[in-house]
Amino acid sequence: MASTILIYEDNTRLRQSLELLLSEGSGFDVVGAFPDCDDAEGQVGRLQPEMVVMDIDMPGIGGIEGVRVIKSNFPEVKVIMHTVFDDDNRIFECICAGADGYLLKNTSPVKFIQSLEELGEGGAPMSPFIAQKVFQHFRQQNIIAESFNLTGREKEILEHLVKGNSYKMIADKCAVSVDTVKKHLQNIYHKLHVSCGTEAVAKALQHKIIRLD
Amino acid sequence: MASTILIYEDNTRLRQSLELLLSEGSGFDVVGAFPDCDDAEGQVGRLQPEMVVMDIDMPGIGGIEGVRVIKSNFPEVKVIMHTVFDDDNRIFECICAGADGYLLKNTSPVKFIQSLEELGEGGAPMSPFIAQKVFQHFRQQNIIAESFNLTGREKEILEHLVKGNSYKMIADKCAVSVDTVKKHLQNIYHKLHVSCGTEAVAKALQHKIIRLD
DNA sequence: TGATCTATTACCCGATTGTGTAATTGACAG
DNA sequence: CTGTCAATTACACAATCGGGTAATAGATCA
Repeated sequence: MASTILIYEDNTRLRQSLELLLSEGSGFDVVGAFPDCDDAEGQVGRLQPEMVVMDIDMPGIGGIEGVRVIKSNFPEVKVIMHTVFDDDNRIFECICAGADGYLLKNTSPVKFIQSLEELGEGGAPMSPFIAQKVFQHFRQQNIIAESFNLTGREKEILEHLVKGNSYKMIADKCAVSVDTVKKHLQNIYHKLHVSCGTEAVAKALQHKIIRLD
Repeated sequence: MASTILIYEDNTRLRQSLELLLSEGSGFDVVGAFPDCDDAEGQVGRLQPEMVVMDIDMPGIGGIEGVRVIKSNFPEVKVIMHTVFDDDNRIFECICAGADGYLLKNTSPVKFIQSLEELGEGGAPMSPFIAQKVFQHFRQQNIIAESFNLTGREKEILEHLVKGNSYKMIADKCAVSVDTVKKHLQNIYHKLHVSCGTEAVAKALQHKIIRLD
């Protein structure tokens, strides 16, 4: 039986092309196609599609908000992004908004159909380029600290700082004088090329010099 | 021209099946197939494959270490995992170790070939189930946030703080007085249940209230 | 319309932070 | 054995931070 599909795409010709592609015995049934998703909640509720194809750049609330709306009201509906945007921010925002897949608009009709089938089977189809970005992002989250040549003691003190301790508290925990802590932190700031504690904390966490669990 | 492939798979029958699948006019050329990857560095160096198919559960150093070794010595060689394991830890460890793709062993021969082609084109092919896990993980990494009820202005000011600005600098950037900034931060500290700027920065980054690129 | 929330400014005051300079000790390398 | 480096302490001084208190204005909500 054919899977029901709802399309959001503001470009009229492309929208019609998609409708055509998903008509004739493709195994899909387009139950609606709109140029914007300002009433996504109503439309999805009324038309009960199993999947939604969602453009990003549309007049009105735009596709990312669209996904969010649909997913928060109908979590079981599969939403796949279909867009020209391939920048990291947009990709990750969509995924976090609840998108189940991400296809670039240069995807061939054959691949497009395959992807929708995969979507129906519970997969998370994405264009090769997107998949690569996702993997990259994963790795970046876990690179080993770029060594700023901090000494053991310096790392120890920085860690206390990151955990919210004042100079005095650090001094106590390390059993040294406040002046020593002050000196160490001064050296640390130089090594990290920062000028204050907050910046140092940000850099330490960003570069995973210190990790919080 | 055929892409050169190296296979690591300890199950003899499966290894031979893969060799067979990738032989006859498939567009691939198997330049080696071994039951373990203890000498991956030497073998990859000698055989110069473009891609490596890597099992995980093998005698000796195992596939995950294998990927790490190959990727750190030959970053340009594409490595795709081929395994029965579908647990989160194993998946993410492989990705972080540098794997370029991840296929489960229930993948059909057709999909397997397609995936290797996609791998050659710079993609990151993965089984639907894996893709879904990856997306899920992404979302989990990025939920938490909201619960602190920071107002828009507060988030804005917190962001400046995280980026290393002093009260005075923030005041300038936001075009308000230092006292206003001070007041906002005071409120922010209360909402985040922290007592100083460094702690607030740590919490903001930890809970992804603010994200640094 | 009155209550609440957000954003804003102001002032006081003590505590903390950050810089500079200087000196001592022990460890380790050349 | 001499120089370098990590770790340590000390002191002085300026700047910044953080708390408390209070007040105004606009927006939103009930």
